[in-house]
This record gives sequence, C-alpha cells and structure tokens, in this order.
Amino acid sequence: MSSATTPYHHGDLKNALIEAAVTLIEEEGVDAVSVRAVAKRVGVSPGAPFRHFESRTALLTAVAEVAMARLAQAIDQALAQAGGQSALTQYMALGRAFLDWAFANPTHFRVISSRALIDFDGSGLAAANHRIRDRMRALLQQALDDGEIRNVTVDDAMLATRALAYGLARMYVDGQMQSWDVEPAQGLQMAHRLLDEQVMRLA
Amino acid sequence: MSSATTPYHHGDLKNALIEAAVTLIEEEGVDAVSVRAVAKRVGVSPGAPFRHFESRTALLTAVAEVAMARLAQAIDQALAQAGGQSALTQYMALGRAFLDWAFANPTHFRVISSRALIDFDGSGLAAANHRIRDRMRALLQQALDDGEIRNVTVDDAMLATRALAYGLARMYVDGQMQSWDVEPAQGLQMAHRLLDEQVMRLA
DNA sequence: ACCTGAACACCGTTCAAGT
DNA sequence: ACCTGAACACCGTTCAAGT
Repeated sequence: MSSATTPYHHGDLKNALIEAAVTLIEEEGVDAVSVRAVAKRVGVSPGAPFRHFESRTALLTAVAEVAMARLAQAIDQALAQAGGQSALTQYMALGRAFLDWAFANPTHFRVISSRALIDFDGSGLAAANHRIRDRMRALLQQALDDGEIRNVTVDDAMLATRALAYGLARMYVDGQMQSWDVEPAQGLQMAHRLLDEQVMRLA
Repeated sequence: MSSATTPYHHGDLKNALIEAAVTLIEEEGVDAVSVRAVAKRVGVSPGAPFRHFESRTALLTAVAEVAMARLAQAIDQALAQAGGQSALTQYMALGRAFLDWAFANPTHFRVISSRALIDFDGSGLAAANHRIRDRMRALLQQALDDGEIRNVTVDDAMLATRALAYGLARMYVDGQMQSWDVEPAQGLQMAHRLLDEQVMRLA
C-alpha cells in the first residue's frame, strides 16, 4: 500500500477503470475506448478489467451511468433556476439544458443514446431516463391545465419536443449541421431557437 | 474465364465488394462489415479489397452512395406521386418518404447519417444531400408564396422539419422508442403524425 | 494489372499460473 | 480475492511474391 511502489492489488480498480474510460472518451471518442487501452492507462494487464466488467459493453455502460448522472444533474440545476416560472417556461428550460449538455459533451451524449454500445435496460439508465420523462410529462400536464398549451395531448407534445431536441443534438454530434447550411458554431443557438419556437407553437 | 473454375483475376471485384457489403450490412449491421468478412464473402484474399478501396471507410462510403441513391429515388417517387398537389402537401410527402425509407432501412440510414464511418464530403453524398435540401427549400418557398405557411423563414422551417424527421428516425433506429412509451411497431405511424402536425402548425 | 499470403500492430476475451 | 501474461480468434492495412 505504499505510494511509491505499484502494488499487485490495485485496490479500487473498478472505479479507476471507469474514471479512465470517462476521460479517454472525452479526449479521443468512443472508438478509442478499448478495454486494453483503458487497462494500459490505469497500468494494469489487458485481462484485469474482466475481473470487474464482464465485457467492453459493461464497462461502457458504467461510463454511460456516469454521463447520465451528469445530464440529470444539469437538468435539475436548470429546473431549480427556473423554479417559480410558468410550467411551459420550465419545460423549455429543461429542453435547453438537454441541448446544452449534449452540445458540450458530444461523446457522452452519443454513448447514452446508443443501444449497441451499452446495456440500457439492464442498468440504472432506463430508470434515470424515466425520471426525466416523468418531469417532462408533469410540466406539460401543468401547462395544459394552466391553459398555456392547447390542441395537443401531453404524450404527443412530449414526443415531438423530445424528437426535435434529439434530432438537433444528433445533427450536431453527427457533424450534419454544415450539410444543412448551419455553421457548427451557431448550432446551439439555432437549436435553442427552433426548440423554443416549436414549444411556443403549442400555445 | 470459365464459369466452373475461379480465375485468379476476379473481373469486377470492386462492384462485387460493394454488393457484398450492401447485403452484409442489411443482414448483420454495420459492425459485421469488416473488410476481411466482405473479402471472404466474395471469395478473395484479405488484402485484395485494398486494391480497389484505400480503406474500410472508402468501402463504406461506396455503400453509402448506393444507399443514398435509393433514398433519393424513394423521394423522387413520392414527389412524382404527389405532383399537382399543393406545395405543402408535397413537402409532407417528401418528409414521409424520408421516414419510410429510414424505418425500412435502419442500417443504411445509419451509414449515410454518420460522418465517422464514411467520407461524406469527399464523395457524391454531399451533392446528393444538396439536391434533397434544394427540393425542400423550393417547396417551402412555394408554400410561403402561396400563403400556405406564415410567420417562419424558409430556412427555419426547413431545419425544424428536417431535425424532427431525423430525430424521429434516429430514435427508432437507436432503439429509443420504447424508452419514450412508443411501441416500436407503432413508431412509423407516430412519426408520420408528428411530422404532419409540425408542418401544419406552420400555417 | 490484379490477387495471394504472410506479416504487423491492434482488438475482446479466456484462463492457468502467480501473489 | 485479485492480477499477470500467454493464448485464441479476430481486426485493418501493407507488401513482396506470384499469375
């Protein structure tokens, strides 16, 4: 356990691996996150991670849980700041928080969005997503009750805004903005505007 | 050149490789498309494809061009059928053709949408996308001139509908429909409805 | 001109052996 | 209980050698 020597037993390899993977993913993208590269970064043999994660998918799922927690926190924060304002305003704040986070963390966004890279349903991810969805639904229901929106069902409105927000975020992370005449640097601002406009057209 | 023996020179290896990759991608997804697997399927050595494609990316780009041509054809057909109807109706038909194609060809859709797997700008893909975009713009301009839509710029309307359509299609191919309370089997119908509604709210 | 087959540096994953 | 290191079956890519 001395700090100078590297002990045979790492101590907290599991968390060290997750941390290394989170960093590697931010720096070099998902493709760079091989089990071997993560092991090397932590200073451990190629097979060692498999004592803690049964597969690369399981490791990436752990990374996705960290990413999702950060997204949830960003949304919580935005909603706390919008507290006291109208339900529809809070709903737009939630949408903007989602866009901000996705544009700022493209690779993490990509990881939590995929179903091929991670085990979404067999992890805490589905539940975390559920909580966000429930918040959206509650705000929309409130907006409907308050007469802020009309001529839509809560479910339709929710799916329409979520699909638009997801589409805008993905167009950005997939590098498609330029193909549609939007400068990538203006992407976020544009996404904010289009989402706001769509929500306001529900009125 | 006899049909019974396999000659040393394939003859049309390039096209055979593209064809095999297109099929493999439909049957087993993008990840299954390794250069080696495609070579094996065509009955050729692992290094042979590199005589015709400088990298896996180049091979996938060729596949993407086939896929994009099919999408363009589907759109052409839909517009031909909607000929004579109002500009906004034609615009919706184009959107539905995009959704139909993406839902029916999830893996091809994924390939043409990515910028990591293929070389979008250094191929015919950018130009093909350009043509679709120009069609959309022209129809929206016409709808605006005819008073079918109001209170929007052509560019905003185009990006909003494209982002919504892309978001809906991606939610489907990324397996996210269920996480948002939509049965995958109902996804396409739902996507149609939400896109139609969004376009009609531009009126 | 085009293809083979060995080679190199990578993967994910497994597992006996070491500590 | 946890990690090493060799091994296996894969990759993409290169290149001398064969046809």
